[in-house]
Amino acid sequence: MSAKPSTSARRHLRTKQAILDAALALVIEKGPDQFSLREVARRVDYSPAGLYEYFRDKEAIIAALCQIGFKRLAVTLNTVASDLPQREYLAKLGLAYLGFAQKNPEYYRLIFNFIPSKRQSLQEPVEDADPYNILLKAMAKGLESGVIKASAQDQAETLSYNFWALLHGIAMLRSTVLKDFDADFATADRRAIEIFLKGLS
Amino acid sequence: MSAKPSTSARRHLRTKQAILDAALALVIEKGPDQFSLREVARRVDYSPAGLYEYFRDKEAIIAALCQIGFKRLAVTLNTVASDLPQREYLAKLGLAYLGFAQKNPEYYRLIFNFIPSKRQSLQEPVEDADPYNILLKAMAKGLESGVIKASAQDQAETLSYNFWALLHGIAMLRSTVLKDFDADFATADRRAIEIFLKGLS
DNA sequence: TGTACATCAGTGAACGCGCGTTCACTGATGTAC
DNA sequence: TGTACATCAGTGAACGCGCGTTCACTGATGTAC
Repeated sequence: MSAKPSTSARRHLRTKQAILDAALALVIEKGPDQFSLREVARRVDYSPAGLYEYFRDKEAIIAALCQIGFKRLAVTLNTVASDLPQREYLAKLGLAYLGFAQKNPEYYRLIFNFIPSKRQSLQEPVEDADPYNILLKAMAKGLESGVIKASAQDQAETLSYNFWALLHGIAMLRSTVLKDFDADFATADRRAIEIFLKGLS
Repeated sequence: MSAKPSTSARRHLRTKQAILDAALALVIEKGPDQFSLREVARRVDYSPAGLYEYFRDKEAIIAALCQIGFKRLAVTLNTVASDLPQREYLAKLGLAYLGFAQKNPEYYRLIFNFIPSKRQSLQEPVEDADPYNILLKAMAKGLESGVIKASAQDQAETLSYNFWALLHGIAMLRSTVLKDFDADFATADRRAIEIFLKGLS
């Protein structure tokens, strides 16, 4: 019974979490388009109006989910040991990225298919928590150390953007066009990363 | 005044086209999610019920648009001279693909973001008209002739799937996450293709 | 050329639906003495 | 411990909205004689 979080505050938090859980499940099921506040309410056995105790509006729920997804992806990428040989590190980052996208396809789509980047140009700094930043730093380190050999005017941004595009393309194809396609994607994906990194040396 | 298409048949066709035009404009404006039959009707100055003379239902309009988009992309890719040196041909195919996606972003999303592939496994044949087939054939030719050098067990499918993923990733990033991002994408895209093809030799 | 009739493009009103949000409320929980 | 009161989580009903689709209809166009 330590005083800090009052029982009511804990209850509040727990309910909020339940709403988020249900919302996530709904997003996973129906996709973010068909997401409906009323359906979330139904699933947590609240009246639709009840949710307004916890979120300002429908948008706020979506935004909260996005934030969580972003964070989870960042955690996933940070799990990869960054002291590996740099090419291997990049390769593992790529695989970890794809693994996340595959395990959380609708999370992935939520994050990247509906929310435009806050950053609007190369001049603006990358947010620290942005998963892209992890790719970027890895690529920059590779470039500096010469492990990644590229043409003179290449910048880390160009290369990591391209790498990201490759990963994003794979992830999106898998979760949309090729959703029900049956093939050995794991092998193909490894090969894609391999090819790309080979092109960089 | 040749007899074949009666005036009424021509009228019918023209109206149908007007509906498709309006529908396309609407898709481009609002995205396929917010697409509404009633709004299309408003734009062609028909009552909502009127459209049912031309399309069975809302889905049929979307389907027609998809078909057109597919065809247009195929035409774009077929415009690339296929008798170029094979690596250059692949590179130009890639650029043409990206050009299409950039000029028709919502068309592109309509085609690839909402419609799962009919093909469900590698065993099933690729449809002839499928744009992917153009990539696949180009890649297969490159492999056969040895211009594309790959590891022993590589198949044309794996490689063209990977190439497609790269292109798709670029196209999607540009039309969603990086929609308002300001940078020299043309250069970066060329570089991406270059890197990938270099990784294949 | 004129008339009677059939065809058919297009309409207006209505259907039932699910949605996001507001608002006055209630009943339970927590607080003060 | 009991009582009076304030706070606050949660409700039910209602709002107005736009949607896809149906259906009986009308008025114009085309056809037959």
